Amino acid sequence: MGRQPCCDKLGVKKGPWTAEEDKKLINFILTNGQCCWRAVPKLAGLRRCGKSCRLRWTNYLRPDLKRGLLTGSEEQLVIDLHARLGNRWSKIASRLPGRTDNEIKNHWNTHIKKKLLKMGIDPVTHEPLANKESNPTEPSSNSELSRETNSNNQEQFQETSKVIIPSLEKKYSSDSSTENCYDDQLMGCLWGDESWEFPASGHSFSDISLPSLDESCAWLLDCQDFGVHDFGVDCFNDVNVMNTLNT
DNA sequence: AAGAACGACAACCGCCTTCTG
DNA sequence: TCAGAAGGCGGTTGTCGTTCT
Repeated sequence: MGRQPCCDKLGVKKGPWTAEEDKKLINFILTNGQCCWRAVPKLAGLRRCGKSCRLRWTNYLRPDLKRGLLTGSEEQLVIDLHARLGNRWSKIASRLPGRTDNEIKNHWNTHIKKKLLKMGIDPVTHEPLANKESNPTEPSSNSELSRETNSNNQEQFQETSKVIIPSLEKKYSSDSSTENCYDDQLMGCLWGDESWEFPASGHSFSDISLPSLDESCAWLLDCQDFGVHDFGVDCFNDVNVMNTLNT
């Protein structure tokens, strides 16, 4: 025999969450923690499906979420991870502390996709588009100029991408002599430091050889289970969170 | 000023995997 | 071992705010 259904579909409210509902859910989870989502609506006094509660919590109410648009470095990280992982938004999100898969997916569809198309890059394959398709929004009255522009943009994109990924790759490298140094640097990168150099070690990204795409994918796919806890931002039990939420 | 079109994002849907009895 | 529910994930839709005509 299996489990009980997650919710009897009848009498379950749908649509946008109200402030009152949010408050109930926050209070319940901060008091009781994330346990069985099926039981949450009943215990919290909500007429919602457990699944809906989980989504609302993970995508919007979690206290460790960052709000607002993705930063430039976050955006570049998303682009690079997408090039390697494809539409595996949860895996991509696990590498951006405080960001959700839904948020990244939305940002990709509304912002990054268009940006890449403008740069002449296919957002699906991350390969340069054919010249004809490279800039569909603009008539190609000057094909020579547009080709040059696309080429420059692609180079710029590729260069930026190179800057971001090695720091992550080094984190999981087996070379223990440099591991700690890169760990610290990674955290700096992820938390929005402008500098991408390694002052402590004297290394810079240009010193680091890029592994092949296959090698990179291997470690990315092997390390699939990172969450906010792995980035040291697990503030779920922090008393201050309550204060923040109450303001 | 009003309606249409568009953009952004929250939320839902349905499928797949994992887990439980 | 297996049936079926829970949880997780990615794709899609709905809603609301903004801009354009």
